[in-house]
Amino acid sequence: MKRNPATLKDIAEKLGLNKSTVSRALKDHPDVSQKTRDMVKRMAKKLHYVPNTVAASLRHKKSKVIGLLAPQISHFFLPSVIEGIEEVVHKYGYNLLILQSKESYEREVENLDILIANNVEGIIASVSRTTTDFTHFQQVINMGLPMVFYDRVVQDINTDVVLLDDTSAAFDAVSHLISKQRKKIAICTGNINLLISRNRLNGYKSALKNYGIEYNEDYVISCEWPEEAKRKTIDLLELPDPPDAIFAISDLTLSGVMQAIYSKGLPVPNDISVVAFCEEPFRSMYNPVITAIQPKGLEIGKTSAEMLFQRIKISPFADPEPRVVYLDGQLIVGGST
Amino acid sequence: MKRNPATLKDIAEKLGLNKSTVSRALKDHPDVSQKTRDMVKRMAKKLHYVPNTVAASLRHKKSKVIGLLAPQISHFFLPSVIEGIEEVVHKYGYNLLILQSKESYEREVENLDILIANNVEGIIASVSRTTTDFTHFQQVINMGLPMVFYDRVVQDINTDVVLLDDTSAAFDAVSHLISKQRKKIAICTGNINLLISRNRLNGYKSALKNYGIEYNEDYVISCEWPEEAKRKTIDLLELPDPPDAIFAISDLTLSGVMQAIYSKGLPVPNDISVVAFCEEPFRSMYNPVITAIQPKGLEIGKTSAEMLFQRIKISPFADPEPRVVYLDGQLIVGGST
DNA sequence: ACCGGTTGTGCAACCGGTTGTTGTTGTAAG
DNA sequence: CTTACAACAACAACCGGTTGCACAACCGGT
Repeated sequence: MKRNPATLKDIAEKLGLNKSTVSRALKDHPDVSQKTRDMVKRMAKKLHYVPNTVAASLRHKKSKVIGLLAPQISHFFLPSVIEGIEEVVHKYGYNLLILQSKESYEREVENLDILIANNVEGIIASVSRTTTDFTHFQQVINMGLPMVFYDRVVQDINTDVVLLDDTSAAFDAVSHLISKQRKKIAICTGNINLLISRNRLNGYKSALKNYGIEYNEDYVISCEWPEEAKRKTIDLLELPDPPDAIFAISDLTLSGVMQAIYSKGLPVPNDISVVAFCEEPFRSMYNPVITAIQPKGLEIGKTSAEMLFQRIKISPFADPEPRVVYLDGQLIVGGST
Repeated sequence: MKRNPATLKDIAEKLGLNKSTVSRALKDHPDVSQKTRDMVKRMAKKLHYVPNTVAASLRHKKSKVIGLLAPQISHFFLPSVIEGIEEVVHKYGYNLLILQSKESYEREVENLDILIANNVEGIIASVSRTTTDFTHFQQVINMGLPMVFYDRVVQDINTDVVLLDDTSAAFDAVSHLISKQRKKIAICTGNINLLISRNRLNGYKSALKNYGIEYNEDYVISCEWPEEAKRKTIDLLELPDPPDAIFAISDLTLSGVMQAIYSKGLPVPNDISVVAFCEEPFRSMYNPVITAIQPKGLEIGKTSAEMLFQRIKISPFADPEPRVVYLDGQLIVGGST
């Protein structure tokens, strides 16, 4: 019972018209008489005509598709970002093609080609953890394809970028701990290749410096996964002079840190305080609720998409100045400090 | 500096060949001599040729794209499903176009047309909460487009379906509580319009019955959001004869339940035990780690995709028997029981 | 009857890759 | 020295919608 969807030609033949007339009629082109338009539209509805965007896309090279290149659809951050992007993309009548690089440089390169091959009109990207060479991105930009980076960005690249102001958010988080009389503050950071990790670490350092607390390398651990964070946090807590506060720079590391604290049975925040970067629904799953910086995934998604559409809508000849947008990550105080 | 990507014609002209020859050379068609193939491939690499899948798609009506129609990209369940689907889709060399219906019937219908317009080769769908008329799905199936439903399924429709065996998983969860000497077991269920909620409630009831425990309506609350769950759970805990165990049927309700328990300061599992349907990374964010049924989002995603590809790969004339696959939601014991 | 201008529609090329068919070589068999 | 048939490459149509241009029909004005 395979039945192909109706095409312009089908409508044209039924009505004894040419497909070009049908095409124009359906988009209310003024060249076509009102009578013909009505006739065509009625027939189109009757045949349940769905215009083939693939064909249209081939012709005018506009696919109405935006590509999203993400490292991983993890549970914590990306869903918020996608939600934000999707909202804007839908508003503009576009669709979203999502590809994961799975933190692999090769897949990232491959995925960029896939997006190009699919005639996407713009790309929103976050860089894989293992990527150190960024020429593939630069090539795409040189092709004139609008591109916006979020979260994990490429330095010295000639396009828009949306970020959390990580350094100052981290500064605020650590300052908050200090205001609660904490002096022995540990940080659980991520893969130090990532700008995010470095920036958050820098915010941590400058907060310490600002309040005259000495930076202690023993209090710095770097972890990519909860298990690693748990293990290394336990090591921290077993130091002769253990920290009295921990700053976890992501939801994933936070999970490990809290498991470690739970396992040692330490009361929070009495024996140890905790702050983290953590999305809203997750803060309150811990006991006590975590004092956290909002990573603002939703806003990052929305902003990236809006900036991308600004680039798409303007003439391809105009090459707007690359913009860097910093969003403020607000600190929300919970019971953990 | 707008530069369009190289096409077959570009390569052909540079080499004094015809584009058809170039096309065949690139796919190692035996009609083309080895020498020509090498020459073409070298030139293709040099020009960074990326085949335009849109054009190919138009020709042979294979877009290498699968459509995913989901109600909402929430944090808890869908990311796992997407991850699973993506893995399989990538394995087959396909891509994923994701659309959200946002629980709206109109958007669901619209999204189906978008998927068709994009020549998707198959659709994986979960039905919106507000959809009561399913003819749009049936139309798509009649067009011969392979389709698989997961999680929220359409009854009496002529295609494959992937589900968790909710009833028996809920039965197991409650039986586990009973085996831990719990007799006053409350349930925090979801929107009772959803089959899922009803099935999990039924599993709960039959477990009680099976062990001769009387069903008590005071112990049944129905909640859609964490706040609601928290409020109603507090009411439960303040009953003259409060429950000694709670069964939360989703991550969202679990979050509210735990907040309530935390706020009352009740020791878990001593005063109150907790089981829930909860994805892996979230169980261990609670203290103690929650005993939970795995909703198996990843497996549901993988299975749906695999079943879809089975339908895609077989001849379109063969119309395989619709299959219903139930996945077992395994109970993983944590410290909460 | 003749002209300039509008209106509505048809024709054909095009986007870029695919594919059935045809055409041109070269080589070996008869 | 034909004839036969590979082997290889060119040609052209096609997918379905879009779009510049041609063209026919019709209008009122001279």
